[in-house]
Amino acid sequence: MKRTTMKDVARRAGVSTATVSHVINGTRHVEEPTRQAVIAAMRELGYQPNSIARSLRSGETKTIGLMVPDASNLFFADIARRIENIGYENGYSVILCNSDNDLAKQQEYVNTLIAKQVDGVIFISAGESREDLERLTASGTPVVVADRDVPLHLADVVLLDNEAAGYVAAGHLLDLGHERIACITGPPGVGPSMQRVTGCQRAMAERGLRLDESLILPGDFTIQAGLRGMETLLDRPSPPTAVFVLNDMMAIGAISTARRKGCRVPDDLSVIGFDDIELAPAVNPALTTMAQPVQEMAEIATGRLLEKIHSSDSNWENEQIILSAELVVRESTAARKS
Amino acid sequence: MKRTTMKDVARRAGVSTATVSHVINGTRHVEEPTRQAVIAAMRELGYQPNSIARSLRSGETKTIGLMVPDASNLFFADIARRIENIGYENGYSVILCNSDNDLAKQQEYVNTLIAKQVDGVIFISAGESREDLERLTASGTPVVVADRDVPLHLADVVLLDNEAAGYVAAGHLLDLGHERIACITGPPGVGPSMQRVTGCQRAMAERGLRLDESLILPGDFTIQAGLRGMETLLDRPSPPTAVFVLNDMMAIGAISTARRKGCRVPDDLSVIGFDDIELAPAVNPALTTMAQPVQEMAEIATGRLLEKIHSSDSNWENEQIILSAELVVRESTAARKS
DNA sequence: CTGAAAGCGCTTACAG
DNA sequence: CTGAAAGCGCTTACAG
Repeated sequence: MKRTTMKDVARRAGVSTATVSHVINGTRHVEEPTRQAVIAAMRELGYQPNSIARSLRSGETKTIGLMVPDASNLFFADIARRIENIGYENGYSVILCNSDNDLAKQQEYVNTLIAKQVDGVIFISAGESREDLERLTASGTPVVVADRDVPLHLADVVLLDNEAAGYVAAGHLLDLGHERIACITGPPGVGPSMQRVTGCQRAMAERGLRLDESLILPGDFTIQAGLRGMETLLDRPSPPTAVFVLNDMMAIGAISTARRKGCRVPDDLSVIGFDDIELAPAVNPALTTMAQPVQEMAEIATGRLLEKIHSSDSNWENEQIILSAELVVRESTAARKS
Repeated sequence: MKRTTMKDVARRAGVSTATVSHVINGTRHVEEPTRQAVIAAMRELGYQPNSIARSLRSGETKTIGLMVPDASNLFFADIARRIENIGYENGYSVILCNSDNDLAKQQEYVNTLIAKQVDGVIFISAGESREDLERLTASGTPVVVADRDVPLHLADVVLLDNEAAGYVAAGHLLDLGHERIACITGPPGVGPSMQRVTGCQRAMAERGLRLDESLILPGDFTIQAGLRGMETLLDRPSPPTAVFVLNDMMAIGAISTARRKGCRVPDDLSVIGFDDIELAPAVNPALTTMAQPVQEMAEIATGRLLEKIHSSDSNWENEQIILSAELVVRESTAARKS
């Protein structure tokens, strides 16, 4: 079952492979009868072009790489889906690279992406390593960094203003009269997580309050971390009256253990999440959260990447694009009981 | 910034490209000093092999395609993540093809996968079309079909015994004393959805009950469908006392509108879901559901696929592997109030 | 133990 | 308007 090649088609149609190639790609005029003959030959032989060969010759693979830290995190799953969609509309396939928050895996994937000659990559970094991004850009691959900044001016960057978002989230809690506020954070060292906490601290400072260090619990953006974080918090001698959980999955986990321990949300404890995943409005209580503009982020990241891929070259100005999150008030936050 | 090629390395090390190739792949013995020279040259030049060229020559791309009907469905997102993982461990990248339940998109993706010469594909079909699977296998690509059967004996198939699972789910509801049971289903025509309903009908029939046709509401496995389905159900003159929702996302949606309409789950209404997504135990009430063996399904599907890829050839016996779901009782179901 | 050379299936200057 | 031929960067028989 040998695959039929362009040569077979050419022979069948009585033309050269050059002509076949040109009718496929529309790259030069071909007389109508000839064109028809070629098309007929392709159909008869069930010809499917081999894009590996094309890529080797043309230097483009019509494939982009997408590096995400954790594909089971709904936020990343969602962004992946949207990027896949936009890529598809523009004729690009995406290779899904889930680094699993593992720098070694990320590094191997970077090698794979370079070896596979992807036309570009959207890079959401697992850790603080700058090396992977450096290797990628050094190989000449266009990159746009998303969600988590990598402090190198080697690529376009699309980020959320996490500090401002943290400020707004905390402001909401403060407006409700809460003063003893806790945070369940993302993995240590991850920019967005730290910045959200910073924003929270600023909001508190403005009202003469301080974020108690002992109420900053390290998490990792998984449900389990939310479960455990809330467990720890409620075991404290003087638990908080509100908690800012840095993503929705952990928030749902946190609310679940609160309930298990007989602590009612929002009556006894307010919880605000982050991301506004699809399930946020459907859980009980419906989650108050900071909505990320996922679609916008996906569009901008993919759009910039495709532009960069197509921009013949080379004095491309890397830009930093900052998006805003929006407070969505639902049921999981309420005024502090006086 | 021209990429350095094997020729550059060969020149630098004073050997032939054949030798460079053999030290990279370990395909024949090379004297130690020569080997070291080659390795040094590669390092000095920052050489990264071009796997496009390798693929063209060797006929393998070390890439598999994964076709899923809806990447925003948590069940598929989860299975995708696990397949990516197993692929990675075995040296394969995965191209994520989200058909979005759109047969035209699925068809285009099949063409892309053939053109890109993927070594194999795991195929979860969007609709009832057999044509895509036929084209894929006709091109000589190893395929394993998962989750949704495609009635052709062209590929290994890994399925859940959905009929049995539906039977068990309904049995649980019946054991609790429910007799008026509703279903919120998946998209019309999707095998697993229909089979779960059939199982439910069998369980009811065994107890002399009948599944009221008007209580079978068509859904599509999205939260919104769950929201709407429950809305319709509760507006009925005589609503059911229990509902079998064919996936967890819809079940969460359904519970959400029940609550909004003042109907308490499980006191007034029992709800059982399907899948056992990660969030199922964390929502309120914690979801009773049928747990799918996702990891097992991913392992078997990927394992069979890799075997098939490596099996030199050609009298491969396609197998059908049937897995079982397991009832997980949590809080969303309870005995019917007498 | 190693090298020279063919060839994978395309695209694209170069001729005519 | 079309074809002959080079070449993309590898791997792998074939010689020696």
